[in-house]
Amino acid sequence: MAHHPAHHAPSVELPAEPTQARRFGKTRTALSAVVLEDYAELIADLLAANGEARPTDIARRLGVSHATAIKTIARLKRAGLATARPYRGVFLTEKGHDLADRVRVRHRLVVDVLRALGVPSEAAEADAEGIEHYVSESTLKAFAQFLKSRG
Amino acid sequence: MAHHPAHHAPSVELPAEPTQARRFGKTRTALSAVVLEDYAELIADLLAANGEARPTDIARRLGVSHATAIKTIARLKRAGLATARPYRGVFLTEKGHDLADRVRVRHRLVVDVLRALGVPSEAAEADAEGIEHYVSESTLKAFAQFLKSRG
DNA sequence: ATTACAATGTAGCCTTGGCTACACTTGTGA
DNA sequence: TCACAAGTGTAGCCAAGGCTACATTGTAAT
Repeated sequence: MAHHPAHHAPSVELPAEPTQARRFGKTRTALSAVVLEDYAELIADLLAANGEARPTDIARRLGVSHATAIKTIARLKRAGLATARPYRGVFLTEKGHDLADRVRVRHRLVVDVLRALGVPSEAAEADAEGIEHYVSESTLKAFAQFLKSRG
Repeated sequence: MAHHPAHHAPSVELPAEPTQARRFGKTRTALSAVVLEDYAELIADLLAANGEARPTDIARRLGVSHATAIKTIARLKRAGLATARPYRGVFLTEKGHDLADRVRVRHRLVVDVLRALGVPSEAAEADAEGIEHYVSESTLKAFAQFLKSRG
C-alpha cells in the first residue's frame, strides 16, 4: 500500500526542545523544517547577492507578509540557524550556512533531474520547490548517479 | 534563483469558504490539501480492502491519534469529500472518490519514476509520499511520457 | 439482561504559519 | 535639524493539525 506512518523528514536538525514536549508529532516537525529550509536558502541567496538579508526582502520573495517573515526569523534564531539584531538584518550561523548549502545542492539536483525527464523548465523550477524537501539521501544519490550516467 | 512566491498547490479544490476569509495564504491552503489527499487515498484503500473505513484504522495507518483523525474527518466532510455518521464509519463522496483516484494514479507514477531512476523500492515508496503532493500536471505528463518511452 | 471493553467522540491545549493593525526606528532629503 | 516614508517590530486574531484526558456508545460475552 501507498501509506507510511510518516513522510521522510527534511534534513534540519530540530531545535532540541528542552524538557517540554518530548512527545513530538513527526509531521509537525517535518512541516516546520520545510519552512526553515526555505528561509535558510533564501537568506543565503540574499546575503550572497546583496550582502544583506532584510525581513522585507525575505517576505517579498516568499510572498508572505513581513510580519510572518519576522516571526519565522525568530524561529530560525531559536533553532540556532540564524542571528539577527533589531533593525540590523539577518545572518546565518555556521549551521544555517551548512543547511543552506545542502538545500541549494539538493534543489539543483532535483531541477536537473526533472528537466532531464522532459519537464519544462518553469514547471521543473516550480515543482522542485515542493518536491526537494521530501527527497531522501538515498534518492538524492540515485538522482546524481542518473544524471552522471546520462551525460 | 530557486525561490518562488508559492509552491505548486495540490489538486484539491478547497471548501470554497463562504464570505469570511477571502484573503487566503496559498501555502496554508496547500498544506491543508496535502492532508486531505492522504486521507482520501487511505479511506479509499480501506473501503476497497475492508468494505469500511473506521477512524481508529485511519489513525493507526497514518500514525496519529484517533482524535486527530476524527478532527480531520470532520474537515473532509466540510470540504465535501466524505460523509460520516457517528459510530458508522467514513465514506467518500463522488468528489472524494475522484480525488482518491487521481491521488492513487499520481502516487503510482511517482513511485515508478523514482524506481526507474534507480531509487531503491523502499525509499521510492517513502519519498513518494511526500513528493507526490507537489507534482504538477505538467510534470505528471512528462513522467508518463518518460516511462512509456523507456519501456 | 448486564457488563466490560473497545471504539468513538468531545474538550481543551499547544505550535506553526498565515494575516491585519498599530507602534516604533532609521536614515534621507529638504 | 527634523520630518516623514520606508522598513521593522509587536500584538492579537485565525485555522490546521498535533496531542492528552475524559465521556459516551456499541457490541460481544457471560
